[in-house]
Amino acid sequence: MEYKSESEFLAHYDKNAYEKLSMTTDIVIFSVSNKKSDNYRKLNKKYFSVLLVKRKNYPFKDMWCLPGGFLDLNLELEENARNILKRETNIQDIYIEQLYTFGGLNRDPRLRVVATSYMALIDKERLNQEVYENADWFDLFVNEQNDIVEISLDNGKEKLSFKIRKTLKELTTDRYKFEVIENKSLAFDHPLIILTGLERLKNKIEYTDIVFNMMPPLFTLGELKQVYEIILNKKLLDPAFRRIIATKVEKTDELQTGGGHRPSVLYRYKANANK
Amino acid sequence: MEYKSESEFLAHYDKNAYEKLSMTTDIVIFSVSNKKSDNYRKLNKKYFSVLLVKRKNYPFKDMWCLPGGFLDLNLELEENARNILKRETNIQDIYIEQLYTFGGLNRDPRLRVVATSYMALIDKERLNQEVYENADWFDLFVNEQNDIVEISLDNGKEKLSFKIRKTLKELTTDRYKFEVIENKSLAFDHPLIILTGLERLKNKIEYTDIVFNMMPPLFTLGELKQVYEIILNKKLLDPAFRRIIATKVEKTDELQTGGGHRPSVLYRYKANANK
DNA sequence: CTAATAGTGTCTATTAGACAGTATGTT
DNA sequence: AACATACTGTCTAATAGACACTATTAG
Repeated sequence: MEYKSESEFLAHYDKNAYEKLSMTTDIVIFSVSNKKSDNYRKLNKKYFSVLLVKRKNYPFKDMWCLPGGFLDLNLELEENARNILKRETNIQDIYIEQLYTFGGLNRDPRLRVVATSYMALIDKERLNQEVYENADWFDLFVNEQNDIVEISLDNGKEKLSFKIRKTLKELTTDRYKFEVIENKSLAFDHPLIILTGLERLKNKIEYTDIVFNMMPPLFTLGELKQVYEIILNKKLLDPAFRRIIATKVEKTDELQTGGGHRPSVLYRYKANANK
Repeated sequence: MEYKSESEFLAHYDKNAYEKLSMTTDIVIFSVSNKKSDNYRKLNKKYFSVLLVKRKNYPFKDMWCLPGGFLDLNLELEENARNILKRETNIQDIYIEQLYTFGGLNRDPRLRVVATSYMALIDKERLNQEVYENADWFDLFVNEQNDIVEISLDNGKEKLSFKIRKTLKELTTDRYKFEVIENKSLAFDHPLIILTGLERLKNKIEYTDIVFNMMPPLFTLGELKQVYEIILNKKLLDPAFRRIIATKVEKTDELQTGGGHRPSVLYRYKANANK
């Protein structure tokens, strides 16, 4: 059939001309948790923290997974992600960015589902509401040896873990290929999403200011350094660290005392410093 | 209804429980084109090159767009992208990586469509088959002033162009926000996909080896430098450039002569050099 | 006083930027 | 010879890594 105009074509368009499928959005939220130190002199130890949700229904009933859900066709992808986060965990108004779209044929045992994943960042101490009871924060530990990344999760009651092989590719396709080689803990392909988020964060901390989404309004440089070290998964030297973040923060008049050592100046984030 | 097991649940699952939608895949392919120089001494001038397809049907009938098409539900996303490329342009077996997933509510006038975009790279001189006649290579020029990026396309017969505002975001959402502010030439939101690809390539040239997907098997360092300059959109100095690529290439015994100047050593890509 | 962190100075190694100089084939 | 590019040497500036030193407080 020949149409004379775009509007005529649209009026006759059969919206079921092509096969349809379901889409979901899964969100990996990272934060930092404090563990009170037993020694009054020592800094509180900080841990990487990720929010998981316990599945109430099949498939993967009673397993932990990332907050996620089907795409509401009236919403933009990012809006949808924010909606799901609010609905499943009670968290809202936070930093969020798109990670990657996973479309493996059998990622969902029910039907073909394509999932667009998002990464969210938050300082969980700043949350003014409690997270719903089906959700829980897990401390996250990364152990990388050669090409195997082992990630362990611990919420104080349960321990989860999985292993992923991370292969560097030279010329073909994306830079790394991720392959889950062990996972009895997490539903779907969510281990991949967590690792994708960790890598993204590790890269972006170097050339953006997104870390400050994980910091309280006022913080010491010691605390900020701890967060850098968690994300980069390595120790930093003080002078180098201070040079790097010098343009991104500004001093306040306030000091943090009470630590059994020299008090620390409290800093705040200074936007737009880097040209 | 209560299920006793995952398999029982799956046997009864209603695959239409959630609203469904269509997905498409759009591919932006970059290459480099040579323009024979009029002066026998001078190097051939190189241009950034992108492959567009002329739409035969509504919507956007007779406009140029990126090769793209609906998702075949039996294919992985990347496979689907490769299939479409082959079908629409006759190009196959090339580097491809996922860019970003666009899900704006009105990006397609027909119906809600979510598009996962891919970037592909090729040395088009190496193609052994002709591109289909509805497809054509356009030279691409980028003109960036303050926060406005103007991109012009030229296939020798038609000139297209569009402008995008690129806003740096500090703490909220992704690093840059792209906003099309002028486009009479390209269908759908394809200007956004092209710019996303250009930015990705510009970033990745620094920490990966993907440029070599755009190079012939043997090349001179002068040619490689030209390609770097096109992608980075700035002039490079020779010693600095040679230091940067030193570990990625290796000399061959062959020379390129005939240029009215000192012959140039031909190099080839050396994989796995960077640790 | 002591343990622990806060914060600075400085030396060195590495990398990036700039420029000048030498080399060589084609017309 | 002269033009245009190929290629190298070297100086300088900027940045990153390392280490040592001083400062300060709760107990």
